[in-house]
Amino acid sequence: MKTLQKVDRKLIFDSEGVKSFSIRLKKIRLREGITQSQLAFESGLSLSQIARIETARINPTLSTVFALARALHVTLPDLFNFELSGSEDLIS
Amino acid sequence: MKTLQKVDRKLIFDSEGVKSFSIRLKKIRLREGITQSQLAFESGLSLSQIARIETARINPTLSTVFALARALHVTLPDLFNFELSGSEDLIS
DNA sequence: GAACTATATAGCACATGTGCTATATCTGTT
DNA sequence: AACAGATATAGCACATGTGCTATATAGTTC
Repeated sequence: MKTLQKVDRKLIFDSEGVKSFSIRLKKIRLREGITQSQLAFESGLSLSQIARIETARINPTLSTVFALARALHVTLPDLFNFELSGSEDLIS
Repeated sequence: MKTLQKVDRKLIFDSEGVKSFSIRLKKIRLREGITQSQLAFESGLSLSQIARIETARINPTLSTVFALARALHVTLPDLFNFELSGSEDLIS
């Protein structure tokens, strides 16, 4: 019988970046003065998902991020207004 | 025997937003004057993934987007410098 | 048109994002 | 302490993102 083996594929999980995003998101949510529960309702996302994002446990998709931006009444450039580590050499 | 049924969960795939992102990405890549293949190499992503993103077939994750931003030497606010439909009521 | 490069498709396997539900922990407030 | 609201965890099922490989379809140059 054949031995099944898992190929090692290099998946990228940018924990640094995801962490930065989570901080930015929380800051904006608090600025708006709403709870995770309200944000979940407004964005159509589940409450568990909001919590997972704010605790940087997952790597959300663009669609999810867009839903958050709309619910928070913030533009994308504003939502992404933070430094991405490893890109310090950018002409700000 | 029990009949298996799939629960209908509302998953969001923001095809409008994903499309906008794909256009923005392609524009920046061409501005940089590099091929999809080069971008794949620089970002550490697979070539197929780059193509799928530029043709808006998938809904990339934040980590993927961050890798692209770094490879393209662009800031996040710049990469996300486009209008998100359904957010026209934002104070630009 | 042949050869070559760039881009797009396709299919598979695996990893993981997401919704849902439930429970746990934290944070005041009375 | 007890209660209540807010946040964090957990586990499951399902959908899908991703890497990899191969092939197909432009586009370009000779």
